[in-house]
Amino acid sequence: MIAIVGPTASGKSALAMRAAERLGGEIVSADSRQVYRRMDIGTAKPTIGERARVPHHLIDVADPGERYDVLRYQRDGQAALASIRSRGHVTLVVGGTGLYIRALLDGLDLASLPHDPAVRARLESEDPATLHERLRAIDPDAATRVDPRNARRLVRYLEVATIAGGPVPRVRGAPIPALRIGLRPPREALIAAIEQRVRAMVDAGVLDETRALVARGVDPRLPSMSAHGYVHWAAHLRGEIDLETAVALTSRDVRAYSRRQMTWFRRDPAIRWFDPTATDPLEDIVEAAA
RNA sequence: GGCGACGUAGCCAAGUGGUAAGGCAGAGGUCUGCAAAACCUUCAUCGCGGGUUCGAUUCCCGCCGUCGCCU
Repeated sequence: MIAIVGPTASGKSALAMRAAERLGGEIVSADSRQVYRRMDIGTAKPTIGERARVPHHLIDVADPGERYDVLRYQRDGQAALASIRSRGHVTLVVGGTGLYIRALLDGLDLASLPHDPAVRARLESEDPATLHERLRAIDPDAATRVDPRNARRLVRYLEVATIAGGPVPRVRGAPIPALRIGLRPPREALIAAIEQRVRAMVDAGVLDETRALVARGVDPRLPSMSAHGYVHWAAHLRGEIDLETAVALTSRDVRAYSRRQMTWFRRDPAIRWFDPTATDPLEDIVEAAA
């Protein structure tokens, strides 16, 4: 198994495509927004043609109107891995969503953590200022791991602690052995690539795509609609900002995101890094797969 | 040439006679069911020179620059 990781627009997909075609492999996407249907251009999914040439998994598996999350990703991903293995094909996990990659490859036992929408809803309605205090009372160790002001994370920890009636279990299985390739272009090159990608989205019709999503009445608060750009494209469609501004804001969001992605990948010592503007890791991948 | 206003971090911008809010951008980081999310940290001695003062970014003078109006 091969994993190709890196920030947005670093060239992961293209590399994965070449590797998959060369090896007769299949691609498993680790991207939290490409799972949604009807969000093709804005999430920079592989094209129909590419998907016809190489089997892709975990793309278009959810409706924009529903919530997809790590646990579902982990289950779907493990199923995909198993089916590819049964076919005897090489698996290429490709992505940018650090948590998803970790859930799939590092053996996190997410399913063992309890979940109860009612408990969560109750916690969310409470004063966030008291949440950290309460977590510290139940699980001092977990309390040190969450920022006191991060209400969303606090709620989740408390949700588990409340249901479990004690400290949050911290279970971790064995990582799946895989060659991990990281793509890290020079920052300036990445920034240029990001802007270029955003402009290409406009040319490809993100505005129409956004119009269609808005017309379907997809709730703007859903995770799907937090995919980069859509709020700005929508604002432009409403006449609130001009197109250049929408492009600039979207590029900015993606830039900031790419930095956060890197903090996730940088701390994985198993990743072998390449500057794709200088070196092509394809042969290393082919060799490792052989 | 005259009159007026302004000159605070890369950008926008508040402010005070006692050593400078905030926002954006930038950089670094956290992360076990929303993760393209949520959150944290970090980043200036206030155009230049002189004066008044215990002390000036804040007051006064000059210079430079920008903008506006006038001739």
